[in-house]
Amino acid sequence: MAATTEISLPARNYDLTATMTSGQVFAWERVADAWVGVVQGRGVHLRQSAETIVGRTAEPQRDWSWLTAFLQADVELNGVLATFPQDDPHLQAAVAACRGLRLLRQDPWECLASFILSSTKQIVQIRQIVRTLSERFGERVPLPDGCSLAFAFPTARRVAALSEAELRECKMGFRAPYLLGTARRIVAGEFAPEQLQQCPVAEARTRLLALPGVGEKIADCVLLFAYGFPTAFPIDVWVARALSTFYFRGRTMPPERLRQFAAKHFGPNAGYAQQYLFHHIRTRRG
DNA sequence: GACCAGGACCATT
DNA sequence: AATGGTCATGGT
Repeated sequence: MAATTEISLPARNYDLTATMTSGQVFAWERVADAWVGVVQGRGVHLRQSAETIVGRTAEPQRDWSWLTAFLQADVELNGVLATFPQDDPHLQAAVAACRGLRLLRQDPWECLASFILSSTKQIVQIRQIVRTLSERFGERVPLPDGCSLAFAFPTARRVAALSEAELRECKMGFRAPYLLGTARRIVAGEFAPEQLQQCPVAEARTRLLALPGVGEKIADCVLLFAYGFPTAFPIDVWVARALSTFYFRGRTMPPERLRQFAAKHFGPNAGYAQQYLFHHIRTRRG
């Protein structure tokens, strides 16, 4: 197959905009009717038409499997939805409202770093921090014609070489020493992000929890969004409220209680269910 | 101007 | 084990 700068991926039952705005990625920008971002060092322009997503790059690509993997375009969504509890009206309402919402498969370091920066921040602010960090310390990446340059998320090595003050100037506040500490552990070889893919989910979780700035919520985000462990179920303030409201008559429950409930109730793709609930309660008006 | 945000961590009970 | 305070910063 010849190398090309454009590919059309089959994407039935796929809502790219919902996916990009559902709080799992923070570095993608809306440009006209498209989305622009960086995947494994390649600047990509994505535009959705009826049942395909058209990807364009600056450099010709012989192998586009990196984009298929990132978008999880070969996941048969109906198969995932079929594993949800069908007698749960709250979850089914979220699915109905967010048709085509997907989980992406992100780079582990970028995902880990982004969520270390996410604690008690609104999504718009997380996006701002990630953008500033990338513009100041990330590599410049070419985009296809008509688009300006993009910036990759800075590598762990680059971040590890910075000072806490330089990080704080990106407005990340008290999260700066957490990000710096995690980056330096990676560079020191004390934590290998690419190694967790082979671990059982419980062990991967334990290793993530040992990092500075990583608690249960952030660990679960990385397990789900970067490693694709389908039962990982991040519980933030929104999801905690939704679970308490929907399944505990509005009584606020301790996080561990909610974790147990989610593991039992939502099935083998609980992570997807979580993403539908999260996106639905955040986007419904009123 | 309060109140809150895809929390984690540490010191007290 | 379970609370409570603290940590920056900016949106609503």
